[in-house]
Amino acid sequence: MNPLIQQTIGRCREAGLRRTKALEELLATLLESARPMTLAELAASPRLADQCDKATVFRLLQRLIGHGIVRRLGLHERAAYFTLLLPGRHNDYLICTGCGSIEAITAPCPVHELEDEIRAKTGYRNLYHELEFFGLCPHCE
Amino acid sequence: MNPLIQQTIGRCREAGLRRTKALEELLATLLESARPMTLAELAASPRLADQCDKATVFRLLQRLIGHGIVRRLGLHERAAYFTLLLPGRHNDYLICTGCGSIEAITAPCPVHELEDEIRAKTGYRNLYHELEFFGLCPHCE
DNA sequence: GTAATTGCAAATACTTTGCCACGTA
DNA sequence: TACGTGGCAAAGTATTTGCAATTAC
Repeated sequence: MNPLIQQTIGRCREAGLRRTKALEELLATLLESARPMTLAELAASPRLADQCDKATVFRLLQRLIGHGIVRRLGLHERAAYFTLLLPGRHNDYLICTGCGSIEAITAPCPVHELEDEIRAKTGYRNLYHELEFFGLCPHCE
Repeated sequence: MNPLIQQTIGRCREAGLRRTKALEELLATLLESARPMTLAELAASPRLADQCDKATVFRLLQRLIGHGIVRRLGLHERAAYFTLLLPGRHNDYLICTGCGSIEAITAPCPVHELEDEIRAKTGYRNLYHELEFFGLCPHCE
């Protein structure tokens, strides 16, 4: 078995989680996937379908997030966020993981060179990016 | 009235949208907010509450997104994405706006200096970031 | 006058929880 | 044995659509 899985299971054990079939398969699935996955994708993946319920995967993910082993991507837990695109304006954001406050970062964005590089190397068109910083604000601490 | 609103309404008119009260108030709300907002926040905001239905705001946002005047933040339209956090590993992603494919970017991430700067200036703790590039992949074009 | 837009209500989609059975330590 | 974990089903929350009435052009 992949040593990274062993190692990750070890981290889970240290966190107090029990070593179950569902846990092992979930970790293996996430590890084998080179990219973030949705709950539906995970529950439907070969290793987990017929193996365990979607609710189980959901609760496993919750526990793993709580122990810093998995991360949920994106701004907010549920709702979608919309922002106005103004010509010549670009905003990155700083989000508090405690209270959820969002503020725009005015500092120059250091990503444009990498963006040019990606455009050239991959052939993607209409490239743009999103950059968000997350952390606990002084007020929440 | 804020000239930026006038200008943005102009962009909407050029896109073929009708100048309605709801459109004006939505644009003003987004413009006055320094940060991205959810559908619920928008519909409940002073300018829009009692002014128009949530479905109206939703469809306005759709049209504005279609014309590149508004952007919806995040990876996918609906579901949440989860990823394994491996010690010492950091991944940014390249997402196709056409087919939705997601691939990890291995190039060194140029954001860490800015992250240090933010940590120092704002006092946020446990800082981390997410960086995603979006574009149309060669296959979808 | 005509076609885009809106409100209301219903339908979907995704997430989250309750409760009891089960399995790990 | 005891408590974390799992399955099933129901509830909760956010998004999306149908349709008739309204409004901008």
